[in-house]
Amino acid sequence: MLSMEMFPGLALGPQRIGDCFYREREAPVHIPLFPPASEVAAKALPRRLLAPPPSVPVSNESASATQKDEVKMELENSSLWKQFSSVGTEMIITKKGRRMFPGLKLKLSGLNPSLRYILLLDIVPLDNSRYRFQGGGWQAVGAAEARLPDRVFIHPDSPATGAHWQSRTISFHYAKLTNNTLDTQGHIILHSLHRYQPRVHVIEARDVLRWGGGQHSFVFPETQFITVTAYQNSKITELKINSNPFAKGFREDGMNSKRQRDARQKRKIAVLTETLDIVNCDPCDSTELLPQPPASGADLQALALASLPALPDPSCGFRPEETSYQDTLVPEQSLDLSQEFMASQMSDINITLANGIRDPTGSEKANSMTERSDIMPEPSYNSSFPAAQANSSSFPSAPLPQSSSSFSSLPTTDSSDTSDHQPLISPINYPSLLSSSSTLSTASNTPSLQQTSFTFPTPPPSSSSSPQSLLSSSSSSTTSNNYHTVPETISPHASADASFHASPSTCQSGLQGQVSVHSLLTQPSQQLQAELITTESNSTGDQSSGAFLYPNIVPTNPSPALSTVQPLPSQNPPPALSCSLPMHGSSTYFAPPPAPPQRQHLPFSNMSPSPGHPALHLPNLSHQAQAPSFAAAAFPPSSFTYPPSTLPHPPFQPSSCLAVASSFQQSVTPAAPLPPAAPNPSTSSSTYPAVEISAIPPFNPAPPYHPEMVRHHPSLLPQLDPSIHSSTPPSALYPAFKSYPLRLCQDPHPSLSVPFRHLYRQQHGHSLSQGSYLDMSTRTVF
DNA sequence: TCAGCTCACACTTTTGAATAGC
DNA sequence: AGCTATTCAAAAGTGTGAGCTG
Repeated sequence: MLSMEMFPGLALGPQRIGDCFYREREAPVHIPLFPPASEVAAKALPRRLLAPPPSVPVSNESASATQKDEVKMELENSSLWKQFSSVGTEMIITKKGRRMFPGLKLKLSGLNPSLRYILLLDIVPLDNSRYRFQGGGWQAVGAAEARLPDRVFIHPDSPATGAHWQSRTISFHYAKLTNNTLDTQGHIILHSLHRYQPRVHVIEARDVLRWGGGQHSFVFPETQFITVTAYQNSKITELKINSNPFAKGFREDGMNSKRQRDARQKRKIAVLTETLDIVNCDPCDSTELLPQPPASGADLQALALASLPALPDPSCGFRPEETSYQDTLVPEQSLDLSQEFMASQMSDINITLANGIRDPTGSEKANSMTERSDIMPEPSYNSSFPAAQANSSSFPSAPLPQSSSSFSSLPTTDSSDTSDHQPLISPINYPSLLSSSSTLSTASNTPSLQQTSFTFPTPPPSSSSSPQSLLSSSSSSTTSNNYHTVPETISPHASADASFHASPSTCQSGLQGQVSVHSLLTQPSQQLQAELITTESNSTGDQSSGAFLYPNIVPTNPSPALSTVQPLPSQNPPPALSCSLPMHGSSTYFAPPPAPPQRQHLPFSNMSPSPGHPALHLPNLSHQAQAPSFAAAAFPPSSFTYPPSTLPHPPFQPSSCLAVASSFQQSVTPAAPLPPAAPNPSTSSSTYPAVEISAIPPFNPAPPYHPEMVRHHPSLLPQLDPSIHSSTPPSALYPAFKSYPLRLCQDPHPSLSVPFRHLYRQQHGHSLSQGSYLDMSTRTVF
């Protein structure tokens, strides 16, 4: 949940609305970021930001509002999530970043096909507790650690048209979790042994400049998890191995199964033993003990070679690799000479002899497992969260509506108290996750968003199954040209660098280090816009699981960041560190994460190094000239610090989750009437229009989990993370980080000229592949 | 002493380039 | 010459277990 102060840009006045609106034919206008007066103007931002976004009644408001209200999101792999949730989902976090598994696979509907949207993922703490796996279950053992700056993962395809988002499954599997508080790769930073709840936010690109309307947040209770550095619950491990294709090797029939590993270990020991014997004795003597297995497996050779400094002369007949097959050779092995062990040995040998040819049976099983990875058998899953709670093995689940797999809207109300709670036992209320634009003023209430960075994961080539890159999304033929990285846009932050780095191919200018966030907000270039809008035909249409829609949830973190970036009308070159989010459609300054070369035709235009000004820049090229005053207000001084938005985490209370339809504020879009919302493709009962309100059944462990439709009522919105709230958070909870509005990831070496920063980053291992991100926190990420 | 974290390891899938064939 | 399919190697994603740290 982002506080308003963090997203100054979002609070843009109505006058700006028109500018933000997408205009196909409008010529691109590049306005330098960070006009001289930007700092002065920025000083004025905080107040504006704090103020609720102006509700702008617009002529077409009703129409668009209706459209937005119908935005629906489904969690396609909810069955898999529920399986994990029933046990107590654990997510590994590592220093280098670990993907989430299961991943969030979503299906969106109800979007306006011609409008551009940004999809964000953030992960917020569910409570203020730290957990420990004891007695087969998760128990709160203490207070949570100081809250980390929130980072938001921006879907690589963002911004993309509604048609694009609705035509395929949206996957956030590129998002990575890390426990490295100094992470520079843009990964989402989490604390180990804490409970978190992922949230997905859908934001109209134009709304970035005018935050407060058209945002929808979705929370799927079954996706909550506890972060760990090593799996605690063996059931989770088993589920992961059976579900994740990458862990196939650890399955029973896999080459990395415990059986196989034991076998390898034994072989290794045998080899070492033999080696020692050889070294200490006559090598040829050892051959007497060794049977002569016909062929040596490559793996055995590798083992032998690795373990042995020098192999004995083959002439003597000694074959280290062969020794592995002789269990009897090693005294310890005798203990493991069970049939199982022998079987494993034999399988290992067979595999080796086959030269990599897999057992057909095994392959089929593996394949089947792989295929099942995304679709876990529903039958197995019974009790969703309630069961989990009841189940000692699972961590206390936040109050999940049994029937519904959906989200809760963000709470606009302040949670008064951060009282300690025992998450394990106490039922949790799901605060309303969404806040309408009107609620933005109270954004401070949403602690989770206070400090948010935007992460641009490495965009994989989009595919039907996976989100496609923006470029590709717009149209197959014109994908490459649709978006341009703006030279001015630079991610100040080193981490941002990685994320926003345009890969060499993408950034012809060579300003890889510079990230353009504005692309998210930008509209396609005039030339390409038509194409972008028109194409998006592919629809993958599986809608497997019912998702709970919490429309109008205001992504707290994301919005601020976006808002913070605002175009400045000045001609001066933008500071090297700032990220601009050009609003102009002509050239989207979207810096896609590393994309296939063919797609990466994103020239940085007008790159000019300038004193880094750590701020996001979302220049609306067309708009900047029009609303200079606006821009001025948009750029707060980099030094500007927002009051800590972190709030004490109120204890979760058992409650029914109620979804509140946030008041949708339609931004004024005089320039172009919005096309009617595309018919909602999804007919699944699980999806629900945002507007309607329904009470979420209280969390009840007993009944089986059934996704149900949840509707939002503002008054009923539970706060997902009550602990994070408006009032001043306990200093102990979040002392460390202040929220800075526009600051992006701190560039490690701001002194370096923009063109050379990428070199520095590369030298320091900031891989572009990891994607770029924006760090809204004040901290230096590097 | 121990819980938690880091790292290397082996295995797997994914991805992109190179090559062959049409 | 252009397109598609196949092959190969490299990169990246997994859980495991040993070792380290506080």
